[in-house]
Amino acid sequence: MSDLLERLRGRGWRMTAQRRVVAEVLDGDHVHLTADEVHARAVVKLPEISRATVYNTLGELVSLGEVLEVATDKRAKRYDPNAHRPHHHLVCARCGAIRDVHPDGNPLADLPDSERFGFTVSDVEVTYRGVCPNCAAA
Amino acid sequence: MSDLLERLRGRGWRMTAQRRVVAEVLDGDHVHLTADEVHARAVVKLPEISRATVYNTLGELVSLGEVLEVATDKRAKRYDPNAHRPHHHLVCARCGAIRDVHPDGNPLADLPDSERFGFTVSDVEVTYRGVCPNCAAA
DNA sequence: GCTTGACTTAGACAATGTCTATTGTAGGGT
DNA sequence: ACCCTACAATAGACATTGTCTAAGTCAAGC
Ligand SMILES: [Mn+2]
Ligand SMILES: [Mn+2]
Ligand SMILES: [Zn+2]
Ligand SMILES: [Zn+2]
Repeated sequence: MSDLLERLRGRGWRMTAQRRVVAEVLDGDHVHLTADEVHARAVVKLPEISRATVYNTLGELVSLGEVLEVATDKRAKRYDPNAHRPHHHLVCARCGAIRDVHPDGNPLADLPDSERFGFTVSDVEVTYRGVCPNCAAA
Repeated sequence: MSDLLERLRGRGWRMTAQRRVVAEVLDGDHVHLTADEVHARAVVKLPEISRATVYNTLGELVSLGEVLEVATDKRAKRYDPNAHRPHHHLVCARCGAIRDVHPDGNPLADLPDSERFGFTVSDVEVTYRGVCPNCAAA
């Protein structure tokens, strides 16, 4: 996601130290942080960054389609910078570990017209739950 | 779910007015309420019921497998009394309307071993998102 | 009808998310 | 290089969702 900042600048984004730091924290494709986890990591690089700015910036990145909100956690939303390659998630019910997964098939195609109730269906979110090898050993 | 109360009594549950009211609110298979929505409806029938009791009772029903927690809403958990027939959910991105759906195929079988990373996978939650006919018309 | 341990309650507390008034600044214009 | 100004960041209040505790209440067995 090194070119993210360039893309955003091209879209008219004003570039600030705070936005750069949030983008740096989200760098790497296998990260699924809550907003407050993003804030905690951002504060290390830029101590005066506020919670409100982190929430605002994440919301903007979601609107722009650069970051996805996922509901794997039943408490806080998680923010996923891997927005360009469709994938789903595998979550450990004990420790909360999250892995990206790429199942076979297309779940959208598995929903017949008779089960769509007139909705225009555009997206599907799949969350597999289980126990990770670490937690199984313990 | 008219026999739910009988099943619970058989499992040693002490029967109280509060628990009866929560069960009544959850009656009907196409309901997906948040805890505070359950509380709001329960208060109509039993004005002195407390939030804590509603949260406690819902948690117990989930532990007993009589009600499912679903994460279709990215804010509050929703409680689904349709725990006996496996199904998934179709959610309107505009108004939040939720429908039960029964897709073809088994998403668990679509996750190959190579994508399981040593997890013992036991469950899958699928949420389709789109726009309902009402919202599309408006 | 008692007794008793499970249940309920009010409200404090915690975690997550939103909003506003004020202050600061990125970036274009000169 | 310096100014402007619209946009962005900040602190902190507030809202929503969920958890916990201490004290009072009651369902169910005797
Ligand atoms: Mn992901
Ligand atoms: Mn359902
Ligand atoms: Zn684990
Ligand atoms: Zn709708």
